[in-house]
Amino acid sequence: MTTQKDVAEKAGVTVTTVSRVINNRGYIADETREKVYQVMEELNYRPNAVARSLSKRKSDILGVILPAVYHPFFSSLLSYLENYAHQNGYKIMLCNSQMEAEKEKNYINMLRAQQVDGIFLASHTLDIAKEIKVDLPVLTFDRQIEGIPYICSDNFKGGRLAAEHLLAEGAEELVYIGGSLELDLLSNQRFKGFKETVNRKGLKVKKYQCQLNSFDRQEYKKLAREIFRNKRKIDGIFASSDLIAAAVIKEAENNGIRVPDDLKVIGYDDLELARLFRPEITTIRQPTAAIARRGIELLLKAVEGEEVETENILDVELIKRESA
Amino acid sequence: MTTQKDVAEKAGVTVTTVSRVINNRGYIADETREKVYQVMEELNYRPNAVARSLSKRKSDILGVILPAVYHPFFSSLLSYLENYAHQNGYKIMLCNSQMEAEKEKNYINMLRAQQVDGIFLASHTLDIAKEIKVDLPVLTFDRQIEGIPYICSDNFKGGRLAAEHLLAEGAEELVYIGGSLELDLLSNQRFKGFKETVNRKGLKVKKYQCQLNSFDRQEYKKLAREIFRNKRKIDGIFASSDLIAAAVIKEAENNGIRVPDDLKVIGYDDLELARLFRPEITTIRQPTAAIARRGIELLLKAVEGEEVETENILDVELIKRESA
DNA sequence: TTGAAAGCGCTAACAC
DNA sequence: GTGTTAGCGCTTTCAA
Repeated sequence: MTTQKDVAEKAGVTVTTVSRVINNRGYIADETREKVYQVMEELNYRPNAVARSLSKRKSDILGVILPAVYHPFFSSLLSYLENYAHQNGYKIMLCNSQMEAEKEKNYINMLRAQQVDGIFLASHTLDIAKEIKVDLPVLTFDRQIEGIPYICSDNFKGGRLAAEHLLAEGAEELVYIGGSLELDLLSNQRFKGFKETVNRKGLKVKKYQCQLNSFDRQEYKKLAREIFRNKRKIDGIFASSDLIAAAVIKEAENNGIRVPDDLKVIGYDDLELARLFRPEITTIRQPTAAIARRGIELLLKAVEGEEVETENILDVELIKRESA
Repeated sequence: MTTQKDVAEKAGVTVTTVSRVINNRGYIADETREKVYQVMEELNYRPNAVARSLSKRKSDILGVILPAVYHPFFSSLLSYLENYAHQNGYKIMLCNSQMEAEKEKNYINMLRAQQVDGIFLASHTLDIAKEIKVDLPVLTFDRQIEGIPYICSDNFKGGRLAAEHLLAEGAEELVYIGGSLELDLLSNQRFKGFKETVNRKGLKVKKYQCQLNSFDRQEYKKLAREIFRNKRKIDGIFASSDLIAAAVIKEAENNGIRVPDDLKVIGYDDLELARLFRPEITTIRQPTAAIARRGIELLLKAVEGEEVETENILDVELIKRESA
């Protein structure tokens, strides 16, 4: 491994000088600078980021904790997060908590030990609040924790838009199907916005929830089955993700129920995939790229010690396609 | 920030002792150990991983370079990689190359600077070979580079199985649709295996390739359109991914072609999603979890200085569902 | 414009 | 069993 010292010796200067040209700090003679560059090139030298981190007490690494990397929404979000982080000279350390509280807790400690400069936390476990008392910048996604800034899409509005659309299309027997409402995720506001809007029309909403901590096709399918086992003729469904919507639509058609003729279905997220299904899924678009960009922006602001807005709610919109 | 020194002082010992209890190395009096643990607890102390890495010249970090994190195959692979790495006490630094050669090259250098212990590289750029001359363990996925071990699914067999199945189902006008064959990816063997098997029956294969560096629904759609614009009545399609298969099926049905009655379609990967589509996609299952597990295993072997098998080809199987 | 030297927090001989 | 000490490779005063 070639070090600054090797470069220094070969260039006939000291490590101080080499460090200076690398960081472009202080006065250096052009000649010296050239020489040093040249030697670095010759030796194929790369500064040791670990040593640098230790010395500067800054790692230029951001931790990202996600509940399920394989879920298309989160992998899309992750892709954007990585992208914006990279644009700002930061690296990503990835943690896939798989919705296990213990794992999540360990990850937080691990990231702390790793001296990451900040953490983007999409937590899906119950008692995260007390674990998160760390001394470094944290931004949560879809979750509100005392004293920690958060970012999310306007879940409430999303629910409202979905309701308004289904009602406008004449649906009257309405169902909400989504993840467990026990976790105090902000995405539960989707249900709230939906329900309130529907209730205001004097109608009711029947709700179906997944098991706690599940992002699972089997689970979606099971739930969809339940819905159609019901006697009552459902004509409008709001699913809290496009994947759930797809599973519901599939199950409906298996039961001879035509979408959108007999039943209207609206999803959430607007995954790239939403347009690969037939019918194409009408959905509430979550501004994934903007969430990531803003998220990184906020985190980096916090890293630099600036004050950061606590509440960051990004707008959503209804994307009308074929399923509703 | 609380350091070993703080712990040592409060516990009335030296840093050596603290280090010893942390690493559980050498003789320590039970009493001392207890005391140290207790103080660490009180001070909520976490060893600084950066300092440790510098000292031990080992980071316990693995770099993962992927062409497109948002693609369901890669996000699934990533999820497993993270999982197995974590099980082995390693962390993941994520790089999303987006198929840009320059970015990939920078990432390799970055990971080197970061002192990662090994790199899992799924490269999708043309001239990676000469950039990859690094002194640390590398494992490539779906790509064979002189002197570097690689892992992949049995792409050739996958192509053969797809062909055999389509032929057995009576298809005669066959099409292959997939990513660009210009990149020397091992996944091109899918085409080779398919073509050879079909040719052996005296039949021909028409091939459609995506643009270089594209994992894109629009692109898939465009290609699918081309296929059906053709006069000849196609009756069997092998798509190099389930996503492409889904796009093709959708386009077919838009053209009044029924799948599987008029046209049989086989995908590749066996994404979880393959079963959310209607018809459910018949596909070649790539053993994603096994690839990740084996991949991490190989990489860690290499990290420990052991010799590693160069060629690691994992078996595939045909999953018969509805589309063929 | 450059160098000497201390220090970042931890590990690991070696000594006692 | 425990402490002393010399690094790991880099940054950063301070001095020259």
